Amino acid sequence: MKTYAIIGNQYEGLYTQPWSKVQPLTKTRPAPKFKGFDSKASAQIWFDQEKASQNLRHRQYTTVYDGAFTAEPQRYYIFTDGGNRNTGNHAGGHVKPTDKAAWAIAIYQGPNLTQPLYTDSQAYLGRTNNDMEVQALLHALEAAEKFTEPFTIVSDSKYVLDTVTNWMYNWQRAGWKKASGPIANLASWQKIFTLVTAQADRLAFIWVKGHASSAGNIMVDQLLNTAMDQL
RNA sequence: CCUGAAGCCAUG
DNA sequence: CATGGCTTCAGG
Repeated sequence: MKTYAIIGNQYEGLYTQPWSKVQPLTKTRPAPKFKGFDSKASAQIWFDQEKASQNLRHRQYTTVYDGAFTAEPQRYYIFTDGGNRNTGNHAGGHVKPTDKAAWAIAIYQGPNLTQPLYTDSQAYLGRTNNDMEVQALLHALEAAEKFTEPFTIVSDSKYVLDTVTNWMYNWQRAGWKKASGPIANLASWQKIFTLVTAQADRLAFIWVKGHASSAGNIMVDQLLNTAMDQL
């Protein structure tokens, strides 16, 4: 019997009604995955496999475009940021050994994210911006080992957030290989994998738009810039 | 190779 | 405000 499977919205399940009845159930936000099958059995197999891989897929992050989110009381919020000054960039150019780079973190406790409890930063020469974003995450996770409260990592880097929440699990399952080319900043990601899997039960992630009125994001941006100034 | 996303810079 | 390059990734 012709069967349609829907996964990922409020209508998740198997349907044997005609497509004209099922199609409206797929037009939702967020968009679901859906597929048609010739038998209910094959639909069930696909559904179970998708569901299993969905369970294996790890936590997502919430996105915040206006910089404002409600902070839970007693929860810790660690803002992270990284940057470099790629002076005199030109076509075909790369990060020079003399380019300054830095990462910074700032730890707050909810619900009032006004005064950081702790800040840290470090400047280097000749490192990439993304390397610094990853370093910031790594140091945030290491700092979190010093307390036991639940905590949230706040970053403005999709590269960092997509990797901690999704890609690094795929890379790890594949023996630390990705679709094409070598994995950048591999050693850092392997350390982060260990730290995140150990603390997963009290860890969440938020993405904020860079420089968009988030006090914590602006704070770490200033911290890493003064770190570069002092280098 | 192309598409997409985010970040980081430089110059005017 | 605008143009242009580099760091990273996934998917087609």
